[in-house]
Amino acid sequence: MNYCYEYPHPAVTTDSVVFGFDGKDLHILLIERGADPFKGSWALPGGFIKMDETAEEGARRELFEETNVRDIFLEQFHTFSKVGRDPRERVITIAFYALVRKGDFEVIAGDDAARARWFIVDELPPLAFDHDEIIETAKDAIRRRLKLDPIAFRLLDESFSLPELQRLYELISGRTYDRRNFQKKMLSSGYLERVDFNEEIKFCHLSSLDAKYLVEPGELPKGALPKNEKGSGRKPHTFSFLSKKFENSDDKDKDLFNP
Amino acid sequence: MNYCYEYPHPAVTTDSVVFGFDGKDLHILLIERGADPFKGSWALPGGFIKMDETAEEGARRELFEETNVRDIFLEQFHTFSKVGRDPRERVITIAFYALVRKGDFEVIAGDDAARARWFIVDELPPLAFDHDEIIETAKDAIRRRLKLDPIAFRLLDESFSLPELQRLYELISGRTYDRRNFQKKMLSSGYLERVDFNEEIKFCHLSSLDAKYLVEPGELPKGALPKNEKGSGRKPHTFSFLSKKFENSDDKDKDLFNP
DNA sequence: CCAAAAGTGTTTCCTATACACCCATGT
DNA sequence: ACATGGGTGTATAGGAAACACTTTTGG
Repeated sequence: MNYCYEYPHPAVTTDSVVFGFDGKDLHILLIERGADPFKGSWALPGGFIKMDETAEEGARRELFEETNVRDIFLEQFHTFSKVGRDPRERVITIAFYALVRKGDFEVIAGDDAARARWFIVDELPPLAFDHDEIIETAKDAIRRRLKLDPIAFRLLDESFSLPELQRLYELISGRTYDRRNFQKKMLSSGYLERVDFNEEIKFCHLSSLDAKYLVEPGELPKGALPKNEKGSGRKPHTFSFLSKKFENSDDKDKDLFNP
Repeated sequence: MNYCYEYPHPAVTTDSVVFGFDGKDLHILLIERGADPFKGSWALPGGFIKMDETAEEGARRELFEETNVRDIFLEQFHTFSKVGRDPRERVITIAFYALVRKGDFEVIAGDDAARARWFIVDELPPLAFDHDEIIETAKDAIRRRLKLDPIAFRLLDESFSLPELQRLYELISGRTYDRRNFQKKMLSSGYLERVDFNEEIKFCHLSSLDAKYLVEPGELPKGALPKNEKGSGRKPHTFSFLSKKFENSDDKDKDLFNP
């Protein structure tokens, strides 16, 4: 007990709600706690902040230590300060959400996480502390944020299909959209570029171009050729988001999709 | 130094950015610090959180102790955790914004505030700590929030004129609106009710109603008969916001004014 | 050939925007 | 009378919503 203060101090932790999308479902990254309290329960990755790091740095560090996930978009959304949140002592938690492409990471449990894995957002196990409340607040936060910014693209591969994008919007916003109107609005925003590798390959084949112009199988960006789930249906076209064009534009405070 | 921990703990404080509107200008409530560090500097009201209160309770308590302002709408918007924010020790600050009618309060400096008074938002004095950054972040937060919720009404008297409302929207959003289009959109929302006391009194007068139906001077709600600033111009009509109708409606996630 | 999913275009309606004149008030 | 500020309506254009059929693919 070497750290003494004139007045009582709460402990300060960070927790991260990492949302991951795989083209089909929205997931949240959880760890199984390897130590008491709530040993054996699933929980959000996070932990005590160090004295020489900001909250965001702490959240990044803990996330990497516990789950091997790093270099991601992280955004603070709320600080939880209810008395009695943690049975050990007064703990105040600064919470972040992250939006990632699920396939980009190899999740490895580390530090005092016994396990770490993705759960589909509405199939979560019972959670430690008030982490269910933190997750609900995070879902509200990204839903609200989605109305103002094109954050959905952080959850998608570099190339993606419009049905994928629409499904993601519907999962986050909790409503449905008309396919045609959705596509029209998205395409008319001017920030989507068609990158149809299907067509490229067909073109190369038909015109008998030199083999050096053909795309190597390994070079295909993930998601460029999405496989259909149930063995049927037409192949969708693929697009990428022109993030540079968006950032250099003054449309940043215009809604991209807010129907 | 009676409070000892196994690991170092940061101190946790709250700060409140209280916005007040008087029908003409947007103000922020500041205190002059009566103790070091930054003794004599102007700063946001706030202070150390107690171990048995939530952050919001702490913010309310400090605000009342230091400025005599209480019973207000308070909303957490960001937590500031940069290392070195406070020269004394590691301090993490949970920040809130509040929206009030400036005239509703008698501001009295208390606790360790030497003085307390309102400043027009873009005529602020130099501030202690990183409070300028906190205020900028608060302004961003209410600007963003205004796009999704009718929070402006928390800054207005129970009855107000459309020019007042428009001026407030313009001050917060940092842009201008066409008067006619603004009024049309606001009125078509269905959440404004005309409460024109000018007309009421005229009606009573003309129809010679019994004196008991006449409104006593002292009973007139503040702002019901706004005085024009420079001694000229037509008297505006006054309205009130039907907050109950709004809350019972499902329009809550629809934009009220987001042009 | 059938089922499942994706592509595509048109019409209607509503909302956003732009715009100008008259009216009430106080000096 | 005049200056200041507030009230009001209309016309146009652009975006949102509603809506059905065809094409591709895998089984």
